[in-house]
Amino acid sequence: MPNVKVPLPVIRRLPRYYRYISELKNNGTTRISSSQLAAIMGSTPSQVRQDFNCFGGFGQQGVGYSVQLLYEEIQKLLFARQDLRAVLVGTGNLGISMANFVMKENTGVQLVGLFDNDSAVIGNHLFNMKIKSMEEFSDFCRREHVDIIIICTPKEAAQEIAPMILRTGIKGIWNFSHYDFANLDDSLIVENVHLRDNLMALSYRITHSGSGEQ
Amino acid sequence: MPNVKVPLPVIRRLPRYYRYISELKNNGTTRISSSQLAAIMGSTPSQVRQDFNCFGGFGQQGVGYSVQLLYEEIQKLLFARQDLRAVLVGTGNLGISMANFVMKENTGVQLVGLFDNDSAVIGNHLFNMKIKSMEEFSDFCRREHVDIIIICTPKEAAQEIAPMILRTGIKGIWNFSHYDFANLDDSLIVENVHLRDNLMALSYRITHSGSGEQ
DNA sequence: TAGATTGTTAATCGATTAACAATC
DNA sequence: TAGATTGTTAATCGATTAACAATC
Repeated sequence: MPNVKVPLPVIRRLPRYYRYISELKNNGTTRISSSQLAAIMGSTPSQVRQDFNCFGGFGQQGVGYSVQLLYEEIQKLLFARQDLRAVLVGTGNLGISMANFVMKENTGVQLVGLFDNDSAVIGNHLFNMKIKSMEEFSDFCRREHVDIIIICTPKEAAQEIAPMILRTGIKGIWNFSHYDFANLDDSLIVENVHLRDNLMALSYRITHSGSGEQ
Repeated sequence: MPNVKVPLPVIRRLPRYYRYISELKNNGTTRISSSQLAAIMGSTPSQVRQDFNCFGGFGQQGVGYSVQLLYEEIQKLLFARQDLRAVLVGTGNLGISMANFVMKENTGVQLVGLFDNDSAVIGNHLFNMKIKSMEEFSDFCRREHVDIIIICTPKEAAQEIAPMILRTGIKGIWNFSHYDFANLDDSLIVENVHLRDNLMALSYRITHSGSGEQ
């Protein structure tokens, strides 16, 4: 198993490196130093070098980093599999928006199924997919080799879905609900996006400004 | 200025405490210990006590915490101002979804204006608000005492908006774009939600599982 | 060779966890 | 009083930053 001990903060920075390095490549920049990259990233040269050295180090002493090589290596890391398959549960306002997002953005994730528990929308078509009922969920995910589930339901629905997930081959959860999947299973990888919490933290920081930093 | 040095991780946990404590209150639970709360939060009793002591400590030695008191105190912290005013820029798919989100969720933030730079949608009505052009932006924000701007535009549009923000009284940015507002002004508080980066980090962790923890 | 810049080890910093005296 | 549990100080842990030898 490669890179067994890459710290989570480094993983979270990888997509940002990728974005900026893609821009540099499109600019025609061919070479960049850790200091220059740090200035773009808003970090330090040390952090840039430490981060890249988690993957073996892509640079050349005395010279810097080749933009092309950096681009290729980070792309290899982030798009190791081009064919990750995802289903989305909860086709409300947020769900439709996230489905649209995943289809449009180049993230290496392919949306292959939509589910809902509301009989009023089951059977409707969205993005050329028929919205399925939760009764078909487990079978579908096994049959279609689904890797990721995107949860866009209220907390209660998420809680009902949780045990079903364990009966599929699903490996990761992109969770927009307030249900806490953390304790479900150690092998499951959960990425939470808690929009409400996020906005409330912003509110707190505004009303109590002087405390904390970004 | 109160609580001048509350660490950012503590601030980010406050909304979660608030959620769980609200549930406990609705359950009829009147008293809870740091160990019990830690079990719910997925943290440690030490962390719970350290966190609350950033705000003076809400407990009673030998007894624990009063759920009612905790609820009131954290509510006071998070909803210090019930009347934070926000505008949203970029009424595409994501923008409409986030506008809807802010209107429906009880976050203490009120949506008072919608903006776009696309003449095809300017003038349209959404949630009983007329979508305004960016020409009206600065004046509107000053006149209406806007505190928060929600950025749901592509990177290029966000870049154009950035200098305009400085000419208003806006204090915080809820940023869904890939433009980096961090270096704009030290007094501005920025909360980034980078959905694409987030999903890519999840992909990375799935394909390289064995590395990192939630 | 001299200058530049990496890779890597060491130092610092901050957050989390543990320990324990205070006290209900 | 004895038991429980906090508030708070100390220890640990991990991430960031600094330093410097290696090397292009």
